[in-house]
Amino acid sequence: MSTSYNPETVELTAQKYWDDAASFEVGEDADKDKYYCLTMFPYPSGKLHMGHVRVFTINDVIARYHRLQGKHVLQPMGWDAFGMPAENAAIQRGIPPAKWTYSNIEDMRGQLKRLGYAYDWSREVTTCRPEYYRWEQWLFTRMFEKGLVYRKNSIVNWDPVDQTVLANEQVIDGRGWRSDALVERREIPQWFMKITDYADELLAELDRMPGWPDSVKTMQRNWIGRSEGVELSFDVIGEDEPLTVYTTRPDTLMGVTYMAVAAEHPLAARAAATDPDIAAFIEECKTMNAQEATLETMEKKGRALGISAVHPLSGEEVPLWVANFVLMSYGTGAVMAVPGHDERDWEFAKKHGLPIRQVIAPTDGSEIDIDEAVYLEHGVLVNSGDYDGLDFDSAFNAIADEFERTGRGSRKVNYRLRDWGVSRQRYWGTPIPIVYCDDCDAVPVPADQLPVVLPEDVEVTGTGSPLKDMPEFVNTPCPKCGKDARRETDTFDTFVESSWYFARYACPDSDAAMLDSRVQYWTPVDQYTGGVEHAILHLLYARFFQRVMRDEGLTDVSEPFSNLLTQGMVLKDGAKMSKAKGNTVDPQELIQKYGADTVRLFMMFAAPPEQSLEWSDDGVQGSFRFLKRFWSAVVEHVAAGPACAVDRDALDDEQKELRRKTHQTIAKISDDIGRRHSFNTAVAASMELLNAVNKFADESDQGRAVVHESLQAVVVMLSPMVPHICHALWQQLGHEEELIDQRWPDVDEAALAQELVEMVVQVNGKLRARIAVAADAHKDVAEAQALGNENVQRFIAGKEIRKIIVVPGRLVNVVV
RNA sequence: GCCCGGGUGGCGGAAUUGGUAGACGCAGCGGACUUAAAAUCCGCUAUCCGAAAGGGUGUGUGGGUUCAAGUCCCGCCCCGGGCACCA
Repeated sequence: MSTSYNPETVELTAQKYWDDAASFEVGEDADKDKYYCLTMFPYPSGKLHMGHVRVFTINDVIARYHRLQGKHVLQPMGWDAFGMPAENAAIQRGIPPAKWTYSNIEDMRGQLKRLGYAYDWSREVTTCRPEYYRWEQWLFTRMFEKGLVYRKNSIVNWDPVDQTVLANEQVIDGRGWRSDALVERREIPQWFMKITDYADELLAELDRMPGWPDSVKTMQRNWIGRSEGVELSFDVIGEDEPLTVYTTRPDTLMGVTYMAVAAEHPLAARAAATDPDIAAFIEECKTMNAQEATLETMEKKGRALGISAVHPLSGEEVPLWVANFVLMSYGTGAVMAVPGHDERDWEFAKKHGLPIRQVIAPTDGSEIDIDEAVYLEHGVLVNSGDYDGLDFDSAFNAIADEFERTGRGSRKVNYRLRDWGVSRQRYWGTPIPIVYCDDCDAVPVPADQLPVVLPEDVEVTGTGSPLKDMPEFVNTPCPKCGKDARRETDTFDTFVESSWYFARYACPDSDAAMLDSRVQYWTPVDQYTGGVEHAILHLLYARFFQRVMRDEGLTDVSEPFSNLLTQGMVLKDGAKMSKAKGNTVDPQELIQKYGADTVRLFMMFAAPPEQSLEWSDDGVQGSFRFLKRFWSAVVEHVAAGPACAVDRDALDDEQKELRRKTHQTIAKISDDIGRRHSFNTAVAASMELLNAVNKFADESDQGRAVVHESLQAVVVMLSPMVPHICHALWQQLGHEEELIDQRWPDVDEAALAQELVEMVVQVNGKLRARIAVAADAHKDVAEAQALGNENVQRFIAGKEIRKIIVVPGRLVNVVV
C-alpha cells in the first residue's frame, strides 16, 4: 500500500467491500439485541445539500457506534417523494413531476452511497410509489369507518387568476407568487383527521419520554395546549339562540364589558345586511391572512354591531362587536372580552373607548390602576358582588357551579390543538380514496379497489388542477350503488406519508398488509435524528399515526421514537445556506477534492449536533490535514515492524502516562458518543491522543507496544465518523477480520490510576497557585500544602483566615 | 405577538453535577526544511500592565444568590427555529 493518503482509492475500496459483503443488510434475528437508528428521510430535491450531509452523518456515527457495541443495527433510507417542488419544476421546465422526482432520487442515492453511509438499501422506501401510498389510503378508509376522519369547511388561499389554491409560502404580501393577484380567503370542504381524540394521550405520554429533549416536549405540550375552563352562554337581545363562549378565566366574568364575534359569524352577517360599513369591514376581513403570526401582530380592528348580549350574572347589557382577530374556525367563533384582565381586550377597549372594569386585585393588597395597565395575574375578586374576596380557584368553582346549576354553562377541557386538515388541492400527492355519489354521498374506496393510482403522465401548468381535467381519473362508478360517481381530486398533505414510513422500513415489501410481524421486532425506533424545525408538526403527526396503527391492531407500540436528537442547521456567513442567498456549498465538489471522510469529519468536529454549524472552507482543510497525519502515524508505526503486547508491569513512567492518556480517551469518547452525542469533543479527544502519540519517541518494545494500543483504539473509535480511512488502517495494523465487526475498546481502570494530582489554590475565589498533591491525600494535607505555598502566603499574610474549602482532587479556596 | 433555543478570543467551538474560562481546530506570527513555492514539521498566540515573577480585566447587558457563577435566579438587548398548505 502506498504511504501517502489517497482518499478516493481508500474510500472506493471500502465501499466496494461493504457493498459486496452486503455488510449493512440486516434480517430479524431474535437472539440479537436490535438497534433501530433512523434519520428523517429527505425530500428528493435534486442534489444533496450540506444540511443532509450533517444529519445523515450524525445518524451514521450513532449507528456504527452501536454496531461496535455489539448491537444488531438497522439504518434504512428512503424518499419523502411527494410535494410542491416537483410541481414547481414541472411548471417551470415542463417535466412531469414523477419523472423529475425519480431522476432526482437516482442522483441523490448515488451521492449518499459515495458518502459511505451504513444503510440497508434493500429496505428503501419511496412514498410516491403506489405500493407505498396504497396503505395510507387503506388506513384512511379504516379511519373513515371508525369515524376518525370527517369533512368540514375550512379556509384556503385562493388565487383568482391562476384558479388555484396557494400554500402559505406562495402568498407574498397578500398576493399570489406567480399571478400577483390579491389572494382571497375561500372556504371549501376538506378532510380532517381527529388528532384531538388523542390529545390527552399525546400530552400525558410526554411525561414518560426521557429520551426526548425537554425543549421539544415543552413545545409539544404548549402546542396541544390543554386548558380547563368554562363554556357559558349569553342571551342576545332579539335573538333566539344564545351566544356561547369559552373562557379559562371565569373569575373575571364580572369584568366583561363587550363581546366579539368573527367576521363569518351569522350575527355579523345579519348586521351587515342593513349596515354597509359593517358589510365593508367583513369584506375587508376576507383578504386577511389567516396565519397565526399575522393574526397576533396585525392591527386589531372591529365594528360595533349595534346589538347587545345580556350579562348572565349582572343582567347588564354588553355591546356586541365584530372583530378581525376572532376566527370562526376556532372554538365557537365568539369571545367574551374582559379588558381589565386580558392584554388584547385591553388594547381593543382603549382604542374603541370601551369601558375597562377592574374585577381582580393583587393578593398582597397593593393598589393598581386598570386604566394605566392591564392586570393579568390571578388575584382576589373585587367588584364582583357575591364573589368578592374569593381567590382564583374558589371563584372558578363557584361560578362554574352556578352555571352548571342553572344549565347555562359547564366546565370544559379545551385544547389549542386542532384537527389535522389533510386535504390538499394539488396534483403531486396521494389521491384521497373517496368517491362522491349523488345518492350515497362520500364513499371510501373498498380495500380490494386500492390503490387509487395517481396518473403519472400529466402536464402541469400551474393553472387549475390536472386531476380535475382527467375524466378517466374522475369518472368512476360508486362503490356502493354502482351509479356514475366522481372521485375526490384532492390529495393528502405530505405529512401523511412521513407519519408512518418509519414503521414501513421494517417490512417494505409487505404486499398483503400495511405492516407485518417484522414491525414487532424493529419498532420503536431507538434513535431518531432530524431538524428542530420538525419539533412539532411532523413529530406530533407521527405520534398520532403510530397510535392509529396501534388501535388498528398493526403494532403494540404507542410511541414511535424512543430517543430523539434534533440537529441544527448548516450556515454560511451566519445565514442558512440557500440558492437565493448564493451561499451554498456543494458536498459533491468537496468530496472530489478531499474525500467523504474529510467532509464527514468536519461536520462532526465543527459544532455539537444540536447547534447550528458555521461552514468554513479552512476548517475542512484542517480536517483533511488531521486525516493525513492520522494516516502517516499508523503507516509509519507499521513500517517500523511488528509490535509486541503491552506488559503492564514492565512500563516506565512515560509509557504509563501515554497508556493512561489512551484509556482516559477511551472512557471520554465512549461517553461523548454513547451518552452525550458530543461528537465534536470526541474528535478533539482523538486529536489530543494522536498528538501525544506523535510526540512520544520511544522505540523500545514496550514503547512501541503502548503506541500500538493507542493507535488501534483511535482507529476503532474514529471509525464511526471516518469509516473508510479506518477500514484501511485497520488492515494496515495487520487484522484479517473486518473493522465493522470489531468491538469497542474497553477501559483498563488500572491504567487510569495516578499518584499525584494537580490542585488549584484560590484566595477569596481568585486563582493564586497550583500544587501537586498525592491522589489519596487527606483534606488536611492538601490544605497544609496550599497554605504553605509562597504565592498564597503573599495574599493571606497578616489576614485572618475565615474559612477554607477543599474540593478533593480539584481545589482549595482560602477565604480571608 | 406567542412558544422553544442561542449569545464565550480574530473565527468554529471546549469547560459533562456551581469548583483552573478559552481544550481541540482554524486563522495569524516566528522558526526549520526547500534554489523557490506548495506540502510538512517545531514554537507562540484572550486582553491590558510588566524584562520576568506576577498582577488587573474578561463569557451579550444590568442586578442578585454563593466561599466560588459561562453554569443558578430576576430584568433587558440581539440572533435563530416553529406558529397548523415549505419540507
